[in-house]
Amino acid sequence: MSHLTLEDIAEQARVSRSTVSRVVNNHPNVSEDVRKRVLGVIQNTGYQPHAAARALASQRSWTIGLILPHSVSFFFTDPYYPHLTKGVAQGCNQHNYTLALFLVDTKENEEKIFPGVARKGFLDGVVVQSGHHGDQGIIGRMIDANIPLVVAGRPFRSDNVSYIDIDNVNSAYHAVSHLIRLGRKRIGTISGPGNSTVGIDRLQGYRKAMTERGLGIDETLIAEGDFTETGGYYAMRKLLSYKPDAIFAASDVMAMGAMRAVAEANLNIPEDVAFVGFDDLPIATYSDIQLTTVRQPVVQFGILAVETLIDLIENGIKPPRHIILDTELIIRESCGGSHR
Amino acid sequence: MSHLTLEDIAEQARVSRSTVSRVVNNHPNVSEDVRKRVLGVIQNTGYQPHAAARALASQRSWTIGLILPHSVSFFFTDPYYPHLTKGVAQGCNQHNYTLALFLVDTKENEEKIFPGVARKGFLDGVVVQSGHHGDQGIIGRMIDANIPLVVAGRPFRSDNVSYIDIDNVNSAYHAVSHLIRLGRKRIGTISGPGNSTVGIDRLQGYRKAMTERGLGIDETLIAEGDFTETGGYYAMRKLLSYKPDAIFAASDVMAMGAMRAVAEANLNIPEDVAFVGFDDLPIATYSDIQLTTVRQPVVQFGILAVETLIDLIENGIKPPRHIILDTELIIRESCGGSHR
DNA sequence: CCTTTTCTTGAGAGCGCTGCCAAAAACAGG
DNA sequence: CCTGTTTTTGGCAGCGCTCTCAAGAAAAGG
Repeated sequence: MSHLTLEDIAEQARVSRSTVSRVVNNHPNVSEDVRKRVLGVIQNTGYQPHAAARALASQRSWTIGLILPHSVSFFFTDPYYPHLTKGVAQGCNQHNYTLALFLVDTKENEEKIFPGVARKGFLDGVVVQSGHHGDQGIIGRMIDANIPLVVAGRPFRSDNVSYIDIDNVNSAYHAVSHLIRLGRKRIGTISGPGNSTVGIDRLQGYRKAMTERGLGIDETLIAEGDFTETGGYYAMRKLLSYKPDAIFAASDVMAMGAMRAVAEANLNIPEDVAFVGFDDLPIATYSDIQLTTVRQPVVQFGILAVETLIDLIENGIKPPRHIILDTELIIRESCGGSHR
Repeated sequence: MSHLTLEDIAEQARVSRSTVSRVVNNHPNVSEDVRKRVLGVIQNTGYQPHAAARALASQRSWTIGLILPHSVSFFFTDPYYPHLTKGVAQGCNQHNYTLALFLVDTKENEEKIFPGVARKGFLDGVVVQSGHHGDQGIIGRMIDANIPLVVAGRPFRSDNVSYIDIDNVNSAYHAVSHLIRLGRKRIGTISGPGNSTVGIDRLQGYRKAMTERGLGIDETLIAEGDFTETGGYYAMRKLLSYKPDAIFAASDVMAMGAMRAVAEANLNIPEDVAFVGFDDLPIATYSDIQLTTVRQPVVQFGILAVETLIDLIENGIKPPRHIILDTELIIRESCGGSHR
């Protein structure tokens, strides 16, 4: 029972090891009789091919790595990452790959993790979440090591790398435009960190909308958050003294924090301050006032990242691919108007 | 550059393959001279041992699987699981194991995933999140397949399995007792699903406190939730008609939903309805009223699960281990009193 | 200085599977 | 019935590493 090998199956089915291998791997050119006989033996012995042996012989491990760098150690705080992970896991399942997860918890471990990821014969390819300046290092080393790679989120140096992203600038632009159309004048924003592409891009979208639509930029209405609830809360406290009548937050979680600060100041949402968030994760509907927000297809995003990667692994796509997914503005209560 | 093998290193260092292997694996009985020379060559060739080859030869893969069954991913919205995952990942990192994550997204895939997990030579051991009736199947098969296993959360049939858990009954008991001491009379509860051990145990703790402290059980004050925010919301809507003056919710997320329902009914927290939750995940502090809740050490939990598993793998511990971690009641605003 | 013990090194047999190549069998065509 | 073609099958050489065994070198003891 313990430790069946190809050889054992071959013997029981009265064929050679090669033939069993063919059956297991669904190769053509095996007669129906033999195939059935072998399958039968496999069935009632409960034979499982040895993963390591197979990987060694075929030079394919059928496992994909997902790397979440230190900069996203908010893994637990921002539901974005669990959702992404879910998508990647789903993509792997669908295509019979296994997912190896690398959560880098401290800065030091970021160095330590690379050899583990890069070691030959272990991963067929890697999805790395990026968008932060500090992540360039690991991405660069990945490329140098010639490991098939797809980056989730536009990386800082995006040449020569396949990535998948949404159009953050335009999404933010539309969100802010919506607030403008609703007649808000003093629209502030809680941006993401300045060293992240999402942070930069969404802020740029905000600026673009404010400028193009003639409201102009008031720098006191811009506060930087860190994608945490607490960060949103304190950013809002700062903003409050400049009397904004609307806020575009670069993530739902920060919007939550900001709304908490507003409630604490005894102001009403959306009458006194209107809100638009970003992500449309379940948390957007957890507060008393349902959050209007930009929906991005996070799970889909993860699935697509995997599928792109698999394509890259199996067909060795040459020119780096850049995939941009669409977003959608979901109108709820917090913006105070359904006019589109 | 591409595809260095032990043999190559051996040649360059003018020793045998065996010696290089010894150096790589830190075996004793290698002279300092040779060790340094070999290390030098490895250093400046950037040699990485081939993971699959090593796994095949040593029958150890140095990877651990984390399985989150369907019953779990259904409410993947609960931040509990990301936290657990983080803990497990951290534990793996610390001990130089790799984490393979299996998120079972649909009921059908639960069947499909087993062969992938059980295939020989792939995983050294497995942590499976459990506590639901439906998970018995996969756990049973794991045991039958003789795969080293640690269950996170007491499984239904707990004999013969190592698991790690908290004392749910007592934790709930203390939480409810706190509300009673604060003078609440009509204390209701939003429980977890009746087919989960956590759901059952926390409800039992509630019943115990209510009975022992002389308030008795009013079945109309018990509503079953599903560990989602929406579930908590609807459970509370039901409960509201029976005028509870306090609620013990079996998770923070459900408490969030319930508090939203209370706000919608224009009642005040904690004056009209006091709240105690369970988990103390960051979300407990996201609402306007900070949530009093039972803190369980989720990340620690994950780390310990891995460490127990590794012990099992490396030393083959015979009698199943049962580890119970402590919890702590964190007093905030929502219970309306700091008296302990 | 020779024998015994201990330390260091190399040789070689696998680990279980894949995939090429050639042999055998089955099938066609004349 | 023989030759040529195609399909099915088996043989076998690896994939890169570990680990046991034994040989050789160094250290210790008499």
